[in-house]
Amino acid sequence: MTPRATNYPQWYLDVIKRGDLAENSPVRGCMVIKPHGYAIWEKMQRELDDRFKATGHVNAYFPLFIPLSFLTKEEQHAAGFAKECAVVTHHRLKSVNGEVVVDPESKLDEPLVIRPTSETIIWAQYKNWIQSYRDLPILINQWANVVRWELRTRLFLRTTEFLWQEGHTAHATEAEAVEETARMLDVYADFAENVAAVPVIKGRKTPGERFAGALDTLCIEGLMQDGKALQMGTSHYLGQNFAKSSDVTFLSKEGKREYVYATSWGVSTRLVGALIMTHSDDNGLVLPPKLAPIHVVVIPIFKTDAEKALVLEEATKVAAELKSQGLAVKLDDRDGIMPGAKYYEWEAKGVPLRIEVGPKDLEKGSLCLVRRFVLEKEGETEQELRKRRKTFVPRMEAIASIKPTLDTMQRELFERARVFRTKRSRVINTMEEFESYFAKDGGGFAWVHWAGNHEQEDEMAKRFETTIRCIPFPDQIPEEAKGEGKCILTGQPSTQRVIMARAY
RNA sequence: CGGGACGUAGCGCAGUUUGGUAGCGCGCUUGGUUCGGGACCAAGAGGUCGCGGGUUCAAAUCCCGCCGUCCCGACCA
Repeated sequence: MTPRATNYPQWYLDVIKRGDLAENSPVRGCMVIKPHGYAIWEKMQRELDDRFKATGHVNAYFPLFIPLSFLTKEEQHAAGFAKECAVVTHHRLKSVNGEVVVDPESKLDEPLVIRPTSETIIWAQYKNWIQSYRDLPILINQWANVVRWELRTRLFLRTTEFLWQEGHTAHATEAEAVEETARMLDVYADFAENVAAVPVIKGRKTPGERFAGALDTLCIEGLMQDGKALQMGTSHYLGQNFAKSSDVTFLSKEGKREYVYATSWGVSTRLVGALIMTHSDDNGLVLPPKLAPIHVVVIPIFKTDAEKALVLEEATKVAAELKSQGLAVKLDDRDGIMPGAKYYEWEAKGVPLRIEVGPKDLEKGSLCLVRRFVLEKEGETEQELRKRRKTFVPRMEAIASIKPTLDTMQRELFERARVFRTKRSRVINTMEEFESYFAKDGGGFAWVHWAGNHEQEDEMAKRFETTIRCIPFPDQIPEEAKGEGKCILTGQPSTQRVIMARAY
């Protein structure tokens, strides 16, 4: 596996390959999510879905195809996606000289756009569902695939087709919709930090980075190990834009006809990429226990047939006892594979804990516990680190320690990522410092004062490949970055700092 | 769509300059010996050399055309 320090993008691809998460498909830009990768997504879905339900949402499903005319209704929205839409124009194939071709006779009267997001088709239905304030709010989420015809793709981070969830809500008042937008951002932040163990900054996008058709876009931003930012979730306050373009009105308590207020919010399989780039190391995938499809792998070790029988019996018992604690356990009893090979394989797949059961453990009534990672110490060698991951523990104690150990690992991953982010964040006041931060020091989150406009944002992007990731919420700003100042580019007075970074 | 590279076994590649009957590593199958950090030995299976045409006694190799993929520039969850 390519080390991170040698070639970060290649390392990322190696982690995915060795972790058996996904691979490229015959269709350019699309990916096949393999069982282990999909299992991680399923864990994410479960965690998120529970949170959506807990905040009063229900799931529904809207179609993949959107009539072309729907997309032209909301002008800004349409313009935002126009350049990346796949369009279905025919509905039949035929065989010509043994070759299958599109039947030109089957041309559709109206082309169908494959959803890049579902606002338009959902609001066309909401129009029929909403007449009175009594019909509000509508709090619907859908789990779906969407297609955005990207030119440059990367597994999980940006693929032509991706899986996501999109929430679409309708409210009687602006205040309620604004509140919903913030609530769902909090749900995402809670998931990111407490489940995925990825620390995030909550903030607001600048008008230039805003979702097409939104009045306000909120986001959570994470910092990856290469110093690049990753947008991990967005929540949009759509105002009455979609209600107006789809003509969705309701009669208020006072008998007044009013346009509905809307929100939409989403996270995607990109989160798997965030997970990889936040926690993984040069041995492969590292997973927070809460998202690990397998918590513990049990590996039997033996020489003779007699030993094999005894060791397997014990290994099976250990696995069963852990399963009864509600843990996901894999007993790797494959023949003909060296134990060492199994270690590498399960480490590359990110399994948090390994239990080795051998003849010596039977003798001593112990188990060998190996953690996928331990927090690094200053100046430690690879050998020392590996040794520290491994402990021999009396059997009963070992079984009882698994759950607490997983909890510890979950906390440590978050803490490690937070320390990394702090180290790679800097409060910056001058262009000189800004330039050297990104040119020499690898970059990260740059906290800078900003009072520029859209064009000036582009100028920064051209010069440094950096963008404003977000305008952080006041409670997200560290002490040293608080206060007023002057815009780093224009020198104009500025009331607060923004986060600039290179981004995925 | 412009600039660059490549297409040979499931994967990674050599062979192409100088035409001569298809090769290596990994993986896979079988048997044996192994097994506390990536095993070894032996025997096997596996190919329209991207596609089409041409030159030639003979083409993976030379010529022409096409197709496809990857990397770099204009988009973005």
